[in-house]
Amino acid sequence: MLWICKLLRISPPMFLRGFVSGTAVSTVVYAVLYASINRKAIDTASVQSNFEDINKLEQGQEILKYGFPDRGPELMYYTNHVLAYDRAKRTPVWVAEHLTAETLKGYASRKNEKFLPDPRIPEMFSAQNSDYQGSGWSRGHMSPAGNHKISKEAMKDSFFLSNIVPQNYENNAGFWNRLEMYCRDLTKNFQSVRIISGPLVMPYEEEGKKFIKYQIIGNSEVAVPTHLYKIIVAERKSQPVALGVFIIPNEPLDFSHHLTKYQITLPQLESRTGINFVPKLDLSKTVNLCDVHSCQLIEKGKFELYFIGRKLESANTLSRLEHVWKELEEKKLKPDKDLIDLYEKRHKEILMEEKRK
DNA sequence: CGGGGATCTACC
DNA sequence: GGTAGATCCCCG
Repeated sequence: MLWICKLLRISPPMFLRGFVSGTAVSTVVYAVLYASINRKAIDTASVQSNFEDINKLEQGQEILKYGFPDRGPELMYYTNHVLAYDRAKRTPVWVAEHLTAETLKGYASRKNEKFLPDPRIPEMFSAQNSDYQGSGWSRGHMSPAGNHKISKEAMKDSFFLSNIVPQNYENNAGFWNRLEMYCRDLTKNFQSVRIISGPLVMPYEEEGKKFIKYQIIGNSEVAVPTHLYKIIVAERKSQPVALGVFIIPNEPLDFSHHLTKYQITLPQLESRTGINFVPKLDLSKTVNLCDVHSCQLIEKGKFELYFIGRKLESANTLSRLEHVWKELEEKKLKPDKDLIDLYEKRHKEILMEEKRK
């Protein structure tokens, strides 16, 4: 490998970086590397073609005398997720994570975290909190905070803006939130759930012509996606791998919309994004996730009961507690025993605290 | 669970 | 006098 590096006038780490960059140059480099390792095994024809490649390489080095155009690292690794970053859009390209019943356990809380610019991304390519503030768009996790309760480090990493895209408020708190809950719920039925999520800009048609248009927000001009995608790869013993791919509009979606409505094939998404998301997965050996699992998001009543419970837990005053409790009447929801117990428990706790004062 | 904003304080 | 961080409040 060293002689190749010498030829390229680069250091070995640089070589490896170029090697994974997926450019035409690296393909040529790979051919040369392959030849160097298997020198004795190759025939005359391939040797000649490799000499041609070397000539191209040398010419390429002269063309690129002042260095390879650098799009930054292909992959960025964090405590509990991996992503590819788009320096032009100031958002991730994709964010990958691996959920199991075990990794979803823990008590790290989002309430202790703040959104922060990712220190690993040069400032000129990074989003800032100020870009989002007052933009009309919320900061939407691609790998959600709720998947990072396992440790404070994992939770903190998920709040870097490298994991965030501008997302419609209602979508983020509603449909997308329910989709994330569904993904976590899958770990009850599958040993392993792998997810890749990211932003997408879909074309629209006008006067018979197709266009792609997206808003940019803040001084950093962060790209607002028209859609978000989610790829779900779920495994369980002795069964084919289950695959589900979805493209969700970045807009309010109420409970009348079903998840299956947004399902597409993996090649459709790969064609649009230019990314082979799971190149080692044999699609012919997979089954449709929605054929082997419900693909039903949590229903309205259960969903509202769930976050009323969360609000009861975080209520600090009796008036706040009563106010949250009244939501049940307004929304004609019937609390189960656990919720009633929670209410009474919080009621006692708040009374005790007020007595102390 | 998913996200906000207002206010106060410390500080330069 | 303006800003950063903490605290408490709020919403779907």
